[in-house]
Amino acid sequence: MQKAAPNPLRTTNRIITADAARGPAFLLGDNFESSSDVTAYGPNAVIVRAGETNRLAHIIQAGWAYRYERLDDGRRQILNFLIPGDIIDIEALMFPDAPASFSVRALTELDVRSFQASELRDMAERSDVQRRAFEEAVRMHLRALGERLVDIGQRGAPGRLARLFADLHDRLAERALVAGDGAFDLPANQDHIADALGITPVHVNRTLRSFRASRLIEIERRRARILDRAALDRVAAG
Amino acid sequence: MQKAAPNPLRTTNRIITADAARGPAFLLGDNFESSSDVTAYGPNAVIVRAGETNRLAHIIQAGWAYRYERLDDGRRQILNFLIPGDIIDIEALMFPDAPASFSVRALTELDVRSFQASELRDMAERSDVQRRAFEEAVRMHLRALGERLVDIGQRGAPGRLARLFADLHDRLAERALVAGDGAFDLPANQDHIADALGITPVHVNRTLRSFRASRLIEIERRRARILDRAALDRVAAG
DNA sequence: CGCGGCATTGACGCTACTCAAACTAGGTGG
DNA sequence: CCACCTAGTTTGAGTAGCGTCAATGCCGCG
Repeated sequence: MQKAAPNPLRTTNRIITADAARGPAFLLGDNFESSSDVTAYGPNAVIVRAGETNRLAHIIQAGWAYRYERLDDGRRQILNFLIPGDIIDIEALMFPDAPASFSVRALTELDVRSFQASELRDMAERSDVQRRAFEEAVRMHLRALGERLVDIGQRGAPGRLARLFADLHDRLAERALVAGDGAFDLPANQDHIADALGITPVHVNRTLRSFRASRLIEIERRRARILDRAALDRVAAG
Repeated sequence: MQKAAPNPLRTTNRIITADAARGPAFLLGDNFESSSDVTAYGPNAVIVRAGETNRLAHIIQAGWAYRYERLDDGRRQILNFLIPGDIIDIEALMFPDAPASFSVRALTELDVRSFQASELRDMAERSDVQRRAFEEAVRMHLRALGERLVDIGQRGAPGRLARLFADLHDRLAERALVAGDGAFDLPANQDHIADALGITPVHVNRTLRSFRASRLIEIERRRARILDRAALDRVAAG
């Protein structure tokens, strides 16, 4: 369902037009021009490895990543997708000395801004605004996990997919990453989506096809568009 | 699958023999004899209501509770079970001003010790030991959510059940709530288990029956015992 | 005794999984 | 420019797991 690629980590320091970095992490992202470091990863690069302790915190400037856990037999559960503006390793921020519970990989070309976790923490203690931004991010992470749990626990395949699309759309919209016609990038392939929702890739395909047939959404070439949001939400509720 | 009962909240201040309160919250629980307040709730009482802001934090002294989310059509997802020593509203602790994302109900007669969230927070800032205990609890909560997500996403009914039993057993053992013969209280009924694992009560029943038939576990009268842990773990892995 | 909550069981149907193959588009080397 | 390769999507046929509906049994309690 995915094969281990040689870690294509290429560390440059190219300048990013950071228009994309909005959202809860925005505040954090802006005050660190000096001490921060922009790094580029290739698709599939491992940013965080479960079990290891890392004292860096990364905020996505451009590209997608995903947080996941892997079972012994190779199965993988994607906990959530990370988009520009997201803090990659909230865990490392909250608990600088504790090993990461989950791994994170780049889904696309990925530009991240990295900080010393401790530095960011200190900062949060001093500035109320910064602290709020940080707490908000943690809160959102918790909420997202819980809601995904509800989705997978209580909804069938159509519901899960509908929810995923609605959620991605809304999160991207918050960060001004949805085009005027409602289209947005969707670099995740059907295998990723399957592993995120706990269904098989084949079944993802069939369900998505039925969505397209009923003109709920459009997907082509790593780009998606919601055609009928009301109907989509109705499917999500079911 | 569950009907709303009139909130049977009865607030007494009876003294608790707090032998049961171990685990991450243990440290927190011990230094508050003065300002803390022990309250008893009846089964099914609502401790935290999603959407409301509460500035109290509760630690379970005795009994079980569960954190859950409810959908419009009545479906319910139980996020996790809370046992003696657990902090009920980690959220309120982390974000005293934010509304709760999830609700919490008592599963059994429940004795909780409650604090002002702010007070506990201040305390954590001053004492390093306290802070560690608190962070550990939050970390565990995150981990638990993630692992449950993996279970529901990747495993079938037998795997989910096996994992749940193993997990409950281990958590209870940490808090010295497992008897010498390996038996422990299991106040959750098959409906609760079903809603926690994302399967139907009927199917929970059948699967549990098969477990008993193959002598993996024993359950009778709200009490459970793991008979063959190795085999259980093997099922869990599958 | 009768009621309510819970566990158990059976029959049946549907959702989603498995296995396997065909097809498509982009990418590479000759 | 074409042949080929790879990653990804699409499709089909058959099946297993789990859900639904509905009935029965069990036990503690008023």
